[in-house]
Amino acid sequence: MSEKKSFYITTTLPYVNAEPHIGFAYELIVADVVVRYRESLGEEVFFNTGTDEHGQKIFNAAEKAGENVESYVEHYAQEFKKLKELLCLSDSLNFIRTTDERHIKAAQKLWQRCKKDIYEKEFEGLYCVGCERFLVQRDMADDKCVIHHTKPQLLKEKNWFFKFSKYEKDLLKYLENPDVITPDWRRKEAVNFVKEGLEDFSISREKGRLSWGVPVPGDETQVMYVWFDALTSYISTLGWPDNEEGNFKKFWENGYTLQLAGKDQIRFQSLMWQAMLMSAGIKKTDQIFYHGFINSGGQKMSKSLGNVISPYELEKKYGTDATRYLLLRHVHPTEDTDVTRERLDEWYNSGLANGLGNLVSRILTMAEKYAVSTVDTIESGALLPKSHYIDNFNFNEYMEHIWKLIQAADKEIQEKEPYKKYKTDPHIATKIVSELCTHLYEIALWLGPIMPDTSEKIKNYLYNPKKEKPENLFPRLNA
RNA sequence: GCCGGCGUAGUUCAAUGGUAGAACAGAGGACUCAUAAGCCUCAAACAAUGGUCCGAUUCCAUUCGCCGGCACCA
Repeated sequence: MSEKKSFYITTTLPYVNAEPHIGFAYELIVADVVVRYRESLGEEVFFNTGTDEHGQKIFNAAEKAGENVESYVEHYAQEFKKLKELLCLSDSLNFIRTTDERHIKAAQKLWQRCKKDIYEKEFEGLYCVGCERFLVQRDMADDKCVIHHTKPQLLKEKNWFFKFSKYEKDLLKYLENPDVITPDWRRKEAVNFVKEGLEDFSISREKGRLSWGVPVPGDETQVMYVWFDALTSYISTLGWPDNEEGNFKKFWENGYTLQLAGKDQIRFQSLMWQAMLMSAGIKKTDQIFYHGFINSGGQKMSKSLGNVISPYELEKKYGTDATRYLLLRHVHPTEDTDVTRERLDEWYNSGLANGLGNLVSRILTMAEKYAVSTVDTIESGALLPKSHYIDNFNFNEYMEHIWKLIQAADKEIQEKEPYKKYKTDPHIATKIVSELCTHLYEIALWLGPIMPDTSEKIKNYLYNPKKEKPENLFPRLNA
């Protein structure tokens, strides 16, 4: 009995208080490449993303927008769902919202499963009346709220706390396995966090102060703090706990689980979430990959600086596959990368217009003119892509490999000169172009996970018996 | 302050204890199937100092410079 390997992958769930960020688009694209690659190897894949919709910030953002919170989060959830089309994500994508009924039930169930590690304690914090919330250090300057310039008051309230400190040893043990965090130096960072000591953290808020959250089971006065709620989504999307025998068992317990997250997420994903899983007696995550950030002009993207580059803008200017190309080829998987519009244009022209697009154009033009029959030669010659690059998140190198194939094909045309030979010996010219078509097919196969649409287009052209020359795949941008 | 990372051609990155690779940008050349694209050639770099070593860009130390994280921030 041969059973398919099952593979689970999830992004983090973005908070819906702003438009989708290019960094999140990158995370989705990375996930999608892994998904398409794994599927091409015949594995069964569960691909998850979603939206995190509870919490004070969202409640405030809705108020500010003059909307009720339900319709506000609904609007944003749809915005994020649109990314699927925008970025050409695999059809198999699952989408979980933390306001989904099944998720709310799961969060409450997980709470109960962790009950032995949850206790009541006085929470003391600096509360800003203007913000209607407790402030953290970064919200303050000179002991005053940075927004309202007023002194916050010291307030106490009863909260539920999670015994995070209890799991220091278990977490260190978990972190001994080099596979659990990629890249490895982030794992060392996580180990250091634990060694510095963990404090129990509050996992609930008083309802009177914040009502927009999942009710704490057995305590009418409290709602869950967003973290506890949101992290549960990674398993609620699998039908846990109602359907423990189904997808949860197949993908989480018996499959390989991979989470993707930004580099600022270590504490939450690799420590808090893992401690929660330990407490609940659920299998821990097999691997978490932390990517870097995308900056612009040497600085973080921010509206006030006016250097924000949005996924919408990229798609509109370059198209979906080109957007995927630009991010995967040029964004460093684990380090921060600086991106500017000028650089994007350069990358587009050199890689896609001059490189891939031009190659497709010149080969297919000859195939059309010389009436080359390609269909029969394609299958035999092309090699199926199998590469450790994607397993190791080395997308740049995977791309380098493809572009070397492109260059080799360009070189071959130059050296064998089929366009010249056609005038004297059409038979040989036809044979050369036929070989080139095979190379092109191979390139299309490699492009499959990266640029699915382009890959299909090229294959279709090659199979097109009429050999009609297609339109330019990537028209050159002129400055 | 603590922890971590980084400093390689104009730019973005790579590798390596023993001639430092590439891509983009730049200069020149021959061609024409192609999106004035492609091909060939050229020019261009190991932050500084000290140490270990037969030999260091690579290991160690120091200095200078840059960046990130340091918890309830999604």
